[in-house]
Amino acid sequence: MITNKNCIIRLSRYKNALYRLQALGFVKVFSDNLADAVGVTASQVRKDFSIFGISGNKKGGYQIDLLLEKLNNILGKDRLQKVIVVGGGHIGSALMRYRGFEKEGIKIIAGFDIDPAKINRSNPVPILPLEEARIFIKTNGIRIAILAVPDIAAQQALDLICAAGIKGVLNFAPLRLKAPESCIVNYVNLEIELENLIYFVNVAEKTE
Amino acid sequence: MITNKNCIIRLSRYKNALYRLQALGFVKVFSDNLADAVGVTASQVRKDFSIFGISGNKKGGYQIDLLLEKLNNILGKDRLQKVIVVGGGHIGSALMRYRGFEKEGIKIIAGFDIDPAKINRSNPVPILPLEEARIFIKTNGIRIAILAVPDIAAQQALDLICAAGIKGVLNFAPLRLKAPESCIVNYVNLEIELENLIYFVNVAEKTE
DNA sequence: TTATTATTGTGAAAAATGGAACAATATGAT
DNA sequence: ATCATATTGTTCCATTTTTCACAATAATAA
Repeated sequence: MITNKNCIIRLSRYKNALYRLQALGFVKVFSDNLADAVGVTASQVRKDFSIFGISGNKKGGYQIDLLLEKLNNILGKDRLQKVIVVGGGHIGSALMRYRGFEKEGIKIIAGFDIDPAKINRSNPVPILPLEEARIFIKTNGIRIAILAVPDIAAQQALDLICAAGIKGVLNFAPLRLKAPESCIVNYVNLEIELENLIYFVNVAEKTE
Repeated sequence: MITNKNCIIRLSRYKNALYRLQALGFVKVFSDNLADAVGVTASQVRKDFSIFGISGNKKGGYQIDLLLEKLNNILGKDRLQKVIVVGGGHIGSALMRYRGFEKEGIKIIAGFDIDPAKINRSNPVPILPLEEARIFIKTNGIRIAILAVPDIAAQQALDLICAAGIKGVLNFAPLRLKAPESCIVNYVNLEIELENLIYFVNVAEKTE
């Protein structure tokens, strides 16, 4: 069983690079082409594939369409993923407007907020009262949620959606949340990403 | 010299957790408190500190204010970081409106776009023509940029800002870019984050 | 003062990750 | 048909990262 998050991220990147190659008219690809496109070594590419039993042809490389099929299957992209957003603030509403997910087979089907002023049932992505989240999650069988509420509200909101059946959360609140075993929480934090970048830029500046 | 990105990310998280503890009135903290708050082991906390020569008191833990001072120093948070955003689309403009960076000492001071319709010099964060980026970066000594332009334009935009003196880029375009030695590029990709989450949720579902 | 206890700091062990190297082999050339 | 070549798949090795374990020691209690 694969627990290496980086490995799965690389699979996503291979997939994205393959679509670009395919759009350029390529039909097959070698491990070192993919390695270049994604910024890893060719060994790494082949090993990643080998872990998932993906094989190519000696001297012939990999056929892009078959490879994409396998990667999409591994990444669960063979069916539409319905996602909800909890929190209708800056980040939440930007995510609801963002069209980039759709081409990846990820569809945000509703947003939720406690503030009655934010409710809007006629939006392309309707924004509903948080009280309705539980029943919405259950009736629509939603497994994935994006959590974009203020720090102070994050734990409570998480408890609510986990209890309703959410299995995975992408959390934008900048603190660690306690989730039940049944629910995986991943963290996105742009401030930390920037801090990280600033640190390495500073280090590079000092050592040059 | 520290090259471990995860380690630096943990420092940011320790810092954030320490501010919360401080706000609750705590004055000192033990490695296992921090470990709980951040979701790592106590050994890890102490080892991270040890790497940077941060020391506490046997049986007394760490004094929060001193610890914060050291972490902030390491993370370059002792001075305001001025950042520009390249690209005035959905993501770019959401970032320019986002107020969360300011409390972290990160200030977005301008945006840039090629589309004349997006130019707006009287905005709180002015949006300027991309042609002006070069001179703006040089005259203001900007080192950090956020790149939020369409895939197709990303490499060219990166070349431009690197030539103007940018040393670090947080790139939202979902492809690997070629940057000169002098410039570090980090990647943010929400589609990949969601794919990753979906993968692990699917795995958990299958193995339960 | 001495003993006890809690906590740090770190060296050594273990685990995870990534990379190099090369045997196996399919393809194409002669 | 045979040889040369290019590329995969995998094993083994190196490096990085994390965890364990415990000596050192400061604070507190007796």
